[in-house]
Amino acid sequence: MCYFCRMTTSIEQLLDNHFPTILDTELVEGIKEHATYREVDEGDLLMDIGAKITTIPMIISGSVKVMREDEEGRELLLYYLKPGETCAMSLTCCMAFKRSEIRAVAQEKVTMLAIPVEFMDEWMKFRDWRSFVMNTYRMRFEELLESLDSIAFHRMDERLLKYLHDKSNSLNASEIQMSHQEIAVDLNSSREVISRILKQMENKGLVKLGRNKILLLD
DNA sequence: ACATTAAGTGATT
DNA sequence: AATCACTTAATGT
Repeated sequence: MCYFCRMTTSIEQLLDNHFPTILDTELVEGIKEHATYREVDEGDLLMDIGAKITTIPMIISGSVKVMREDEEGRELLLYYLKPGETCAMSLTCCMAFKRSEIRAVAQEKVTMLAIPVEFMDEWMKFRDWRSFVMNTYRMRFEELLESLDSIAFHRMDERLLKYLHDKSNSLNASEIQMSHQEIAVDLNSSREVISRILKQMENKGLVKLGRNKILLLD
């Protein structure tokens, strides 16, 4: 079987399986022609702050941690990218011809389609592409409003619970292998606060705690 | 058995 | 909620 045939059929299948809203045949043809399939390992840096954005990812499998950095160089977790998603921050940056404002690291093995940025503008003529892009914006914006509420009202317990759900969701596992310290860094909090809230959650029967692991109960 | 690291606790701001 | 100082528990060598 020829390499080319295998690739084109598989890209169609990948779109079908993970991006079911992208149906327009002309658009699918465009993706088949210009997207490249990429695989990266856990811990690999996909994008760094200040780097020039050349492609936009469409995640097929695995998950990607997307972070921002503040003036003092502290990292701030923005969100996780999961299969069927694309990166809202990359989209905004490439539309404005800005360099990347985010850092993206694979938190497990990731497969994806990389779309060259020059098609972002061009493909806006496709209804399916427009709604795909707008939907990723809308979802991130709603998320942003939610976390704004949590922070404004000092709801660390809410933030932590959401963090654990997001994490388990993005890894497809109910057991999270992290220390309280690592979680505290992601939430810009302190280890003691995380430990205390986790203990409360354990007493309420929401989680089961172990050294370096948290089992999320339903 | 000992050192290291994670987690728990109380007091203070 | 964050930070400090200190204790206790788990784990690696």
